Amino acid sequence: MMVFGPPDGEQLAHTRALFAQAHADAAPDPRVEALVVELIGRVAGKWTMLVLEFLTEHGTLRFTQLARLVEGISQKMLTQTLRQMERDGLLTRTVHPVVPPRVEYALTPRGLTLGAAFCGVWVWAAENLVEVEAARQRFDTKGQMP
Amino acid sequence: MMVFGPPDGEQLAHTRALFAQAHADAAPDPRVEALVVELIGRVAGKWTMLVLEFLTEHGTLRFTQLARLVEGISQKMLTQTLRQMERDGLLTRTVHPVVPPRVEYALTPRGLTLGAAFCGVWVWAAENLVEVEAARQRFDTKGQMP
DNA sequence: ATGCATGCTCTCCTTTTGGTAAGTATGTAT
DNA sequence: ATACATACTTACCAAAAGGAGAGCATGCAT
Repeated sequence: MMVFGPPDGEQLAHTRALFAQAHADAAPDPRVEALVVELIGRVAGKWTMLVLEFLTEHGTLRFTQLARLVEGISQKMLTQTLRQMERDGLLTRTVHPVVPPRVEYALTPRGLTLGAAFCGVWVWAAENLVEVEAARQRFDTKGQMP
Repeated sequence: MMVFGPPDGEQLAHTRALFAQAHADAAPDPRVEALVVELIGRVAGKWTMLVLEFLTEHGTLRFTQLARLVEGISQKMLTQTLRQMERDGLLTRTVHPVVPPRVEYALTPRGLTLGAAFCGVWVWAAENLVEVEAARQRFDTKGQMP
């Protein structure tokens, strides 16, 4: 699926206008900038995004279920990730006072919309994966023979 | 501006459907997942996003111009950020063989669309900034008095 | 000869990040 | 009495990120 062709002026201008508009609307506030950077940084940690993904798919999950799904994550990182997301109001943490303890996590509406907001990036990556990899190869090989 | 109300089932289902659809379309490939994580991680480094921003706004910029605009960045980080973006085909680097050297950077169409893809996150942050900060305060203050 | 401007690169050092492994609390099962 | 399960927390350590500052190549101006 070709989303954009050659550096066509019209397409470019359109994309630029979209971007500039969003910035004009939303970005004069440095606090927004800070939140975006911090938030993206968090989501980028690879764990947050995976948690977001699994909770979106499954609805509600327990600590150990998440630990199994997000394979490779340590308990420490899972706890940390979940706490941060809870603090930001992205998910709810429900402790059932039983033994052994049972804690359930579920996204809030705000968590769901954040997941949706990252869809654009997902789609971009899927659409551009091949081209990016090709670009990297070109970049890495050229310059090796003088 | 209220974008979503209480945990209304319909809204939730809709958002979830959007997210799940995008994932069904784009995410079965682990390479996509890896690229998304890596890419978001990069953009999150706060420098990449700023460079993306300024180049979107200004079109073409020289090294020193970028260094001035992206205040706080070190030469090392600016160079590194620009090289990575060039490698990924997000921007072009044009060296003019004059003295003193003159190097110009401009986004490729792919760089522009990536910027556009991050708009969703940007908008989300602007819309949810107040609520997220409130949620953090609530989280931080509760639990301090037993 | 000296200095300056640009766009880097390289080294050193500090901060941050993240993993491993162990410990904790609690009640139930054996 | 002992072991176990769950959901953490804490201490320690290694790796990675990132900032400061110096060095470098080049040619023109003084």
